[in-house]
Amino acid sequence: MKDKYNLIWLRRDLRLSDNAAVHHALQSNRQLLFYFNFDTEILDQLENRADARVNFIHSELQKINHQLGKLGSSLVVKLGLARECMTQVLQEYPIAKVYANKDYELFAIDRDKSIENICKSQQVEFQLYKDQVIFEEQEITKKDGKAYTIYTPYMKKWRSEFDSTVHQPLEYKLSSSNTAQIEWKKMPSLEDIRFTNSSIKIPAFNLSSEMLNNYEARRNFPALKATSNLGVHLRFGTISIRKAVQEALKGDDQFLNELIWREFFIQILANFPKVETECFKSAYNNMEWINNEKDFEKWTNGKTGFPIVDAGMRELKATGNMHNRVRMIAASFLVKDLLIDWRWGEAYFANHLLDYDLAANNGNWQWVAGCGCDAAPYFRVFNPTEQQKKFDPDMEYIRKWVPEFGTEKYPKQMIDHKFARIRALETYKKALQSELI
DNA sequence: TGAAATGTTGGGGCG
DNA sequence: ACGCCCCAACATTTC
Repeated sequence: MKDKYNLIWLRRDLRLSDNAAVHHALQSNRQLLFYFNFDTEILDQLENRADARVNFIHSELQKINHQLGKLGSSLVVKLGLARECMTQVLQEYPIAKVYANKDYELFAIDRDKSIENICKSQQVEFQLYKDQVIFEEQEITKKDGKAYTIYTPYMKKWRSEFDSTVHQPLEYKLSSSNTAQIEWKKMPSLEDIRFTNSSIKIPAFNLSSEMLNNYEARRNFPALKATSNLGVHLRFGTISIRKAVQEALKGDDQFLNELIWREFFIQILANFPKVETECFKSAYNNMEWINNEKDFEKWTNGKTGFPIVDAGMRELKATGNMHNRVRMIAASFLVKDLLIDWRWGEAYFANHLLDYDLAANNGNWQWVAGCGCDAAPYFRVFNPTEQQKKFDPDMEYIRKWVPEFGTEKYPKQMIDHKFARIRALETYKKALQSELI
């Protein structure tokens, strides 16, 4: 059926090169038609109409559309529910098979199942491919076939299974002969999809040898520009994981470890989907959180009186990013000092982080709260003052985001850390004991 | 990818 | 010279 197209449904893999779905679709002799759905089921949940992530998706798609235009093709874009949009596309174009890259979130798995059913009902094939990870949730397991729930043995197995000759970037060439030759259409504007311009721009990633070779030594100091900004690009697929790992292998071990942490949490979410709403360790579901809304507001606004926490929260609001060391400190403060449910913090980060990814965000919040797999033990409480002394000794980061620190305008500490620490230990102990009864 | 509490050691001041 | 105390510095245990 040479007159039909292979449909490439782009989702969080916003690139034409080194894309598994494209690679597989090119194995047949059909031409490729590229499609993106602005899914209103997802977009309607976003609180901010000027969401920088939507801006980023939109501008990356525009780039893709122009690349396709040069090949005599065009990107097909639909706004609406995934099922309805796919139904329209199948009516408007002759499609033999839909190719997409697998997404491991429960929402996406359900969506993809229903789309598969729509396709099958119209005699259109539908297939998902591994693209987002080096190893999927069933590929790195213990000897008994069960999922790892501890990072270090998972990491060792991952490294022993990894083969740099196998897991290379995918090479192929798109041309006017293997892409659908259709009239080029301009993308709908941001306003067309009911969003507006954001002042926040997504920073480019940095995988320079300078960053990679000094990663372990410098990564914990928020005042240094020593991190990669890779997260957001992996989130939206503007770089492939294969390429990222290839580059990471040129640096110190720690940087690759971070990419392995990412896959660790992706496989945890895939193998234990309940973690999306519940504690991995069920004993912690008995925690008696205080959940004071005024306290939560002080935290989100960066007015806790603890400068390292406030700097991080203000950085997040202003840039959509927060240094990872500071994420841990701010998260620990919310959960342990204020005794606010980790899900509140998780949801807030989900709304504001450009690099928000369900698996990583959930995994790391549960790690800080002590309720996750291989988590920090509950009695490990960060002292925001000690952390500041260690990781921002010259207060360079703090002065940048909390310029009024040291003046009378800066709020007093909202809680006594020593008191809060003891209260947290008691509350956690109580939750863990109630499980035993 | 903690920090506080507690224990141990050893140097120096002092009677 | 000696014992005693203090306490900083470091080590270990505990949460």
